[in-house]
Amino acid sequence: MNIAHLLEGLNGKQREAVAAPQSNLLVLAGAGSGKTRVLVHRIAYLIQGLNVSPYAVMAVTFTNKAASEMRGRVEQLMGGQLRGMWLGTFHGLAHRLLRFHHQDAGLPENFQILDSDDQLRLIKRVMRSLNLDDKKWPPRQAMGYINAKKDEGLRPKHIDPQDPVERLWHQIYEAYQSACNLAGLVDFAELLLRALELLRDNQHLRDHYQARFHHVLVDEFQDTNAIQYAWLRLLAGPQSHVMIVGDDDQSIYGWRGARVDNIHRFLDDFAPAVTIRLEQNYRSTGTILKAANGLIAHNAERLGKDLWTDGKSGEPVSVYAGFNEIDEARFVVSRIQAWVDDGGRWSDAAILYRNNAQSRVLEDALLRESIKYRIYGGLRFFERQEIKDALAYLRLMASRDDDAAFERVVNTPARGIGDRTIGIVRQQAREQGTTLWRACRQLLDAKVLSGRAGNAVSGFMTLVDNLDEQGCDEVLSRQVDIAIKESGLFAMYQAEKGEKGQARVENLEELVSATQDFEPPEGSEEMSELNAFLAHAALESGDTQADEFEDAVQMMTMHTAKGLEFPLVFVVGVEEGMFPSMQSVTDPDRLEEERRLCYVGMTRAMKKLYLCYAESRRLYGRDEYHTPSRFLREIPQECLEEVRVRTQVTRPITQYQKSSDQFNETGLNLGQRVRHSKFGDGIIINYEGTGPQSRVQVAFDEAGPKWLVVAYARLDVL
DNA sequence: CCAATCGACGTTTTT
DNA sequence: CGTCGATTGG
Repeated sequence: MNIAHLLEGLNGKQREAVAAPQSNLLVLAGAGSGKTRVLVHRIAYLIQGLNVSPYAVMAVTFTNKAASEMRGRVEQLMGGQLRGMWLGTFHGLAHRLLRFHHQDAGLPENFQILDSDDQLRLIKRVMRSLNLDDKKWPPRQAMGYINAKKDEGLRPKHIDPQDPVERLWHQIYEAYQSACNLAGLVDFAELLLRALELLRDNQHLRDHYQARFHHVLVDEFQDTNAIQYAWLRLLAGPQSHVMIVGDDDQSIYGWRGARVDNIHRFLDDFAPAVTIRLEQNYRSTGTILKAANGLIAHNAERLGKDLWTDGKSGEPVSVYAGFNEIDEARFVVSRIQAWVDDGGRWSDAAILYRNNAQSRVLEDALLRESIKYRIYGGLRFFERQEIKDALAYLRLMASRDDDAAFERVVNTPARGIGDRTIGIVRQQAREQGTTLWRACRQLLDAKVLSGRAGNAVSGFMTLVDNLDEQGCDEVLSRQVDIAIKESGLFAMYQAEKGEKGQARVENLEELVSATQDFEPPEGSEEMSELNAFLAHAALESGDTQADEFEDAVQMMTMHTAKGLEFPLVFVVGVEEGMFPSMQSVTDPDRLEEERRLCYVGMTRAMKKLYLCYAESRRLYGRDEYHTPSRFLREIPQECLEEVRVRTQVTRPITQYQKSSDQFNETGLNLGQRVRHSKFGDGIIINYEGTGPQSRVQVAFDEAGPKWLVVAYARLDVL
């Protein structure tokens, strides 16, 4: 393996980036321009070409998926020589720092991580203890406030509340943080903030890491927020070289605190920095790129970049105007069907939408044709109720002071510790400034809790102690098995009736097997296997579901689709008010972000792209009439082709839904073409009601969509 | 302790 | 129109 080999198969710009001199580097990498390839090859180049020690390299990503893909590809390229290299997500690496230096960070050795669900529960509890009405003060908003402040690097003491309302949020922030500190709990934003403070306040640590990491590489840099940026600045020392890879045109997380202008700031703060643009696209046809370029050119705030390809220009981008969302869905399905009839695979096709609610109609349409599909997003493995219950027991085994875990399972399964008893415990904890577990102990010792309640509480404590004692000599999976069995969780879910209970039991069983396969990551040697697993569960909540490799149509939001590619892509709901979304049309910055989102959606397509919209859409129980999205007008019109073909009649609806006999006898069905004496020809796109009152919605070729009462309107079947 | 019912609400999501 | 959450009654 030599340098030449590492540079083979890269284009000029990619090579320039991979073999760039050791300076700070900004790689502006357009969609499909091979940015991961560049990152991976750069790492290999540093280590194998320039003999940089892997210990001196840190590579940061946003998602676990990106991190593991990168790790896999680097290992493949270099044959697994990356021991000692730090490669992970911002949160994962921050966690690692905090574990190593928990003392300097002011954390107990066995501190636990709160996911957003845990965090919200804890905030609710804190608010209740402050006697706040959650109607008037939504806990979610409190969470938003707290996380936003942490993401800006602000502690309660740094904040001067400007008005009574903010004073309240501020007070909640303070109380919540004390509760976390007391119980040894760290939320996601806290991981980053603590790690930042750790480096900021400990010169010897800062010096150590700055001297260690000669090379810092950051993926998806446009998504960094204020604290992540500050973190990088602290970590990169005077001799460090920082390479950031990103695309300002694909910045779609501004609403979550991401700051595109970190790219601009980088050029100042890390000057002198070299900028390299990767503009050759290997993914899409020329026409798709031209359309996407034309759209994104409407954004004012850009670093400027134009994707090109030396491939074929391909088919035009097709625009379909559905009469309503049902028609839109049916069109999409019919085109996917045609793709497969032509020899394509179901999984070649992706349907992308702006919000999750849009998936429903599409699912219906796919279901009708018995087409398999996979929806991305939703509850993930470690977020499921039964799994979180089990994890709470494990967390208590690891840390008795974990109040969040305590609250979750103290009475799950029911063991006679009701609201009253827990109330007494909470009060004691508050008065003594201690954790719930310790408060229980105090109350039992003082015999304040006695009788039935006292027995129940001491029974619970003995249970947890026993789990810990029994488990400590066992392997992890055995510990988990003991915990779910002896706590009664398993039996509780077994007793639950229906498929739901069945599925939960299966999930618990899967948790045991997941722990069998669990391998503590590099850098967690100091931790117990249990703690390492708990961190893994919190930081990496697992995939949505298992059927990943099935040949199925892929459905997801455009946010979720970032980084993926598909031969055949449908972007649906391209209407004013949907996309751009209603709430973004008034704000120029948000509108630009929507446009970037559209750009991201379009550039997922390799061969064929469809943009669809519906003239009418049932939204919140009303029929809304939207105009086509402005984005459609912004795309160079020569790239577009309007589809006029009406969707095909599918199988009769009666096979799937109950509908009146009357309706069927008329021969009217969705998709049926009909003739009306006054309005002319049209297609049935919707129906409602039964019997004599049943109505159908017909989209007339000339007169547009109309609702007609079947009994009165004389409709001839064509 | 569970179920039925009422009411509020209604982007995007990772860690 | 749905969903989710909370409340209330059995």
